[in-house]
Amino acid sequence: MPKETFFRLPPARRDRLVDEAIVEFAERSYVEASLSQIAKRARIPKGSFYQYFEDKLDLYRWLLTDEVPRRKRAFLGEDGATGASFWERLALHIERGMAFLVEHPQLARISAAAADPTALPEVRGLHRAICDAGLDELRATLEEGIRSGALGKVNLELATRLVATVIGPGLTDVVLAELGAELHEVLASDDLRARLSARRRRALADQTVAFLRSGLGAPEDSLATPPRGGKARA
Amino acid sequence: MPKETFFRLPPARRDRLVDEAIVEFAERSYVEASLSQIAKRARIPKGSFYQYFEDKLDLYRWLLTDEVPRRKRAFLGEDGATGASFWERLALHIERGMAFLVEHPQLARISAAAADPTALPEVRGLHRAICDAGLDELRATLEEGIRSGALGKVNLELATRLVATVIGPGLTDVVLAELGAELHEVLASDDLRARLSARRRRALADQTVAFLRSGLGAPEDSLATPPRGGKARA
Amino acid sequence: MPKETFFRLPPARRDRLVDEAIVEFAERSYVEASLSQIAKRARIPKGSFYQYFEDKLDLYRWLLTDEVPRRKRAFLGEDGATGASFWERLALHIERGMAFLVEHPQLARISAAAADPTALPEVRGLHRAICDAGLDELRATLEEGIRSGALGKVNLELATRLVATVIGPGLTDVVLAELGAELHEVLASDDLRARLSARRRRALADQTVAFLRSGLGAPEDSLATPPRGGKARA
Amino acid sequence: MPKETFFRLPPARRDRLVDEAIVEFAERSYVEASLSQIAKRARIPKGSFYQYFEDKLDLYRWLLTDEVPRRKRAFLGEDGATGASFWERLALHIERGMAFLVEHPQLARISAAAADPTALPEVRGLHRAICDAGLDELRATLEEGIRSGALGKVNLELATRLVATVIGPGLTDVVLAELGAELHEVLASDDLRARLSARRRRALADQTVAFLRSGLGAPEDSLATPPRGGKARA
DNA sequence: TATGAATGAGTTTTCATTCAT
DNA sequence: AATGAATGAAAACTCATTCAT
Repeated sequence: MPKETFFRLPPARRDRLVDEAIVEFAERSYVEASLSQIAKRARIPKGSFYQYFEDKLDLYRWLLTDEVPRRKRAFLGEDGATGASFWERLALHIERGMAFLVEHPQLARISAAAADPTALPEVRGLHRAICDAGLDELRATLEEGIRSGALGKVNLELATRLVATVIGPGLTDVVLAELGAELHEVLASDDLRARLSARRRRALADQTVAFLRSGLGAPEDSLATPPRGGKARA
Repeated sequence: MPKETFFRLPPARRDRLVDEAIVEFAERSYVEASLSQIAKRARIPKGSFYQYFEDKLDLYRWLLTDEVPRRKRAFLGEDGATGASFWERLALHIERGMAFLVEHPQLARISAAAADPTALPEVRGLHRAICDAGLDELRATLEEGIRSGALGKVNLELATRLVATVIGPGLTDVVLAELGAELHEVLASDDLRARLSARRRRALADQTVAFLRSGLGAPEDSLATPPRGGKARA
Repeated sequence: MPKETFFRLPPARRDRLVDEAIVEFAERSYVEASLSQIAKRARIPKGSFYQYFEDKLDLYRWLLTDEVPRRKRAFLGEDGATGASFWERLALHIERGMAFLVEHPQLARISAAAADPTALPEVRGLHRAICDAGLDELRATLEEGIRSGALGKVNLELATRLVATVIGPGLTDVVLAELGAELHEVLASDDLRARLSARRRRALADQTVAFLRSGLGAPEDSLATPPRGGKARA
Repeated sequence: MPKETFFRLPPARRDRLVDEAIVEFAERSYVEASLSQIAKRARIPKGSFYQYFEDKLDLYRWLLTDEVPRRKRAFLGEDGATGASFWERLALHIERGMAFLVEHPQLARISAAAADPTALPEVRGLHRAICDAGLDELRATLEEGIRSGALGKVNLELATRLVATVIGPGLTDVVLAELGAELHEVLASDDLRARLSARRRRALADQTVAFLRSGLGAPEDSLATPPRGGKARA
């Protein structure tokens, strides 16, 4: 956690530091990110940095577990989906995720980085915790879906992880493909957001939910025959 | 591409170099990986390395585009799925992917690294090419599925990317969860492979295919009501 | 240009660095000169060097375009030749150049290095600029000599370049011959300066000016016959 | 000196080696020149090189003291100036030097490099010997000029060195200025030679000789008043 | 004799962190 | 508390020369 001094910083100075840190960690992995760069671009002396944070990891940890989630919550606001069905709520969740990605690609990228492997044990611990929290939340959601009867009979663990991947990196890929851009272009430019209209986002969310709900199989065969017959196998 | 010299190397020496390179690039990103480390662990002088490869990128490129795919093909052997249905072939593909991951986690990790973002343009180009090739192949497969009637009406681009994520990082996560291990433990240890039996792999593959085919929705509602009605929305 | 840090350095430390850099660049070409050597001999860590200069070229550029000229000006002081004739001023200029060479051979050598060819484009640009500036100044001087009637009818470009060579590398050779030493001995030792008395310097300067003014031809034929007659040629 | 094996080499192979060595040493100083580059471009194994020459210095020495002078003599052929006056012979010498420079800039550059300072004692010895030989020759020529009455009363040592600089680096500068090119462009391209016509070369040679013979002073004052009067000084 | 390969000392440069003021 | 500077370990890469076949 940042030191006391960090929170007593003049907001302008603090914001510069945080903003530049976000830029750096969005573009580079923890190891590759350079404190020197962050300090230089934020125009704060490198020495001062160590008054605010213990070290590079301290900054990264705080960004990953506090600041980025806070900004994400601030952007997303209230869920506003009370009363909706399970699938509707899922669609809304996806849509909001896409909006966040398009409007705040750097924050989204830092969040997503938790899924990247890294050789540093400390960072791995961090990433693990974040991923686990996300999975826990999604698992709870799916459990609720099961209770509500929206979901069929599923292997909960498998479903949790597959759905997490679909609405995580999967949708990021889809959005990038829609934008016709690579991640690094999106991180660098500010005006790509307009390229994905709210209408289009809704359509993509609906199609994704349809995929999660009913899969890709043709309707007639969808549940008629078991995927691979036990007898045929035996 | 490696220089001629490399291919004329005594096999023991060459293998040491390649093996250590694989270890290093499996654990670290391109930028983080250290030639010095590779050379030291392979017990070849740093100067000698440059007899074999142009530079660090040359080694990485060769691993990524030649050696790792070659080893993967060697491991997977023939497809052996001729005559099977689309879904059966998909299940087989998934199963084989899981086997490769468990038996050769380092190779699998290097392959998968192509999906990780990186700030270096040259490396990005490499990764991009690999990802595109994978997507092209999968897209063709899905198109065939459509022709064969196995797949319903789908947005091909969306489906391609979502399926790719499911059978790529999605299944990796699932397997790691099954092993109760993190990627780095798997990369480091040789005997985790037994923890995921062929039977269990088959079961996971079947369930994954079921997910891709029919989704997670309860049978009765599966295709009865449209995911989200246009009217309900308007 | 050096960074701010450099100018705030404790003088002893800064001087050590500059002095060793001058020694190194006086003895070796830009490419051959070694930052490691400079740092080692100045007893500053290599890492510290980069607090003071952007890189090797930054140091060299500053030496060549700022520090060496500054020291040269400091040594030469005021011209003090106002009112003198063109040829007298030229003699004074030459004399002062010889004094500088003898008293500060390293600075003189670094200046002169601008005339050496080099394969590095950036360094070539630097050298070119310095040579051009020197030629411009000399050309202006000669133009004034023409206006004052001291100079006869000359090809200005040719004259500028020939005179530049005479009073540049030419005089350096002459002085070294007088000292009975090679450049590197002069660069290495501090007490050769006394070997060339002011009286001798004045004599050499006078003779050089006589050469520039009247050439080497015997008086009687000096301008009587054209250098090579058109007819004689045809 | 090269080893026996070198002279027994198939001419094509030997020529490739020599030609590439000339290219390399023309562009770079002894230290900067790279044997690896020479060997690679000449397509001879680096190991073989050491069958032909003791080391880098051996090659350089042979080029500088044997091969380049031999090629220079071959280009210049017979002097053909018997019977001409001292000044005519000098003009011819200069003209031939310019022709050599324009037609064989690489050979000329290697010759001229002997005047460049270097930190390596062995190379310094080489350069010194070459320069001294050139000066000896020129001194003898001037002595003959004195005997023939063409030259006035001169300080022989001073005159030798000043004339050497004028017709050496001085004329090179002049020619480069005429070509509107830098040395490195001339070294790299083959067709700049046409830019300096024989007629223009002759004119430059004549003007240079006029400079050496009569200096730059205006005719009326040229020898009337001593360069700087003893009285004026006192 | 030919030669491909091996090698270690060398190069410039970056970086996170500590220290002194 | 602020901060400018110091620093050493690390990085990728090049080179002339030697060695073994």
